[in-house]
Amino acid sequence: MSVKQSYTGPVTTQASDLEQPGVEDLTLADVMHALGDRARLEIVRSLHVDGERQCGSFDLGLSKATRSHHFKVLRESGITNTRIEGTARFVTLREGDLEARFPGLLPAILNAAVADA
Amino acid sequence: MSVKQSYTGPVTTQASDLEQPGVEDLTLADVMHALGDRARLEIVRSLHVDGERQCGSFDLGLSKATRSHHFKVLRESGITNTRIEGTARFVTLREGDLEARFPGLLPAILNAAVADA
DNA sequence: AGGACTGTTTGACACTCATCGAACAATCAG
DNA sequence: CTGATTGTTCGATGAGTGTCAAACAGTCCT
Repeated sequence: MSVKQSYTGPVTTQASDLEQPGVEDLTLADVMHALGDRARLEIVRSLHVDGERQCGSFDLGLSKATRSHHFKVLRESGITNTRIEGTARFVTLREGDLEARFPGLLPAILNAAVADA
Repeated sequence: MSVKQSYTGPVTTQASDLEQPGVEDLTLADVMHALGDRARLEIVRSLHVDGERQCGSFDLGLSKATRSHHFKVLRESGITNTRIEGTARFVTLREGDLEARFPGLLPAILNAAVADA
């Protein structure tokens, strides 16, 4: 129902977050579906290791249009948060929200992602 | 690579297993993809609770053709085992195999399935 | 042999998805 | 203002998906 509005603090340039589902709206099927793709799984794995990253910093062998698509799927399924800063987009894993909604799920998936490699 | 061939013991009627991927061939993306569907998620949840069940015993509000399709997806992704006995098909979760390949993943998903309900 | 029962396969349909190039939008540096 | 940079959106395309009814295939029972 709700749309998150996290305060990112005062910045010189305009900064805000892209729309994303509230914690209570996350569904398991949506999350699983979003993660049923190699590229998105790789993005999530990287985000866990590196923390916040700029969208363009991912080299997945895909066009920027396709990359943008994957980031949108991840955000709309509630897995990631996207912060806008200038022309750049910074993506983070919503680890806390996911843990609150589905305790232990993300850690298990991240662990499996290692075993999968 | 390998195709599992679990021994189901001597029976009066012919009994065998449908083909399924070997443990080492399971991929995280395939598993996640198979679980990115409400009907299949419900099947998996039920299998965990009830143990082995006959395919026809599931009432998901779907035609038998569609049900058959979902069981096929689950089997081919390595999540379930299907045992043939007469005209019936008995399905089980490959909990041991999944645990060996992706430790902790299935329990976390099953737990999340409860939180999702 | 003939039915009854369980499940698969086939063919069809509408819909979704991953992918790309190209056009567009917004911001920043000169 | 002009470019350059970063990403999104649009339109297209080919592949895949969930769904069903109908036909088919085994197996069991009488």
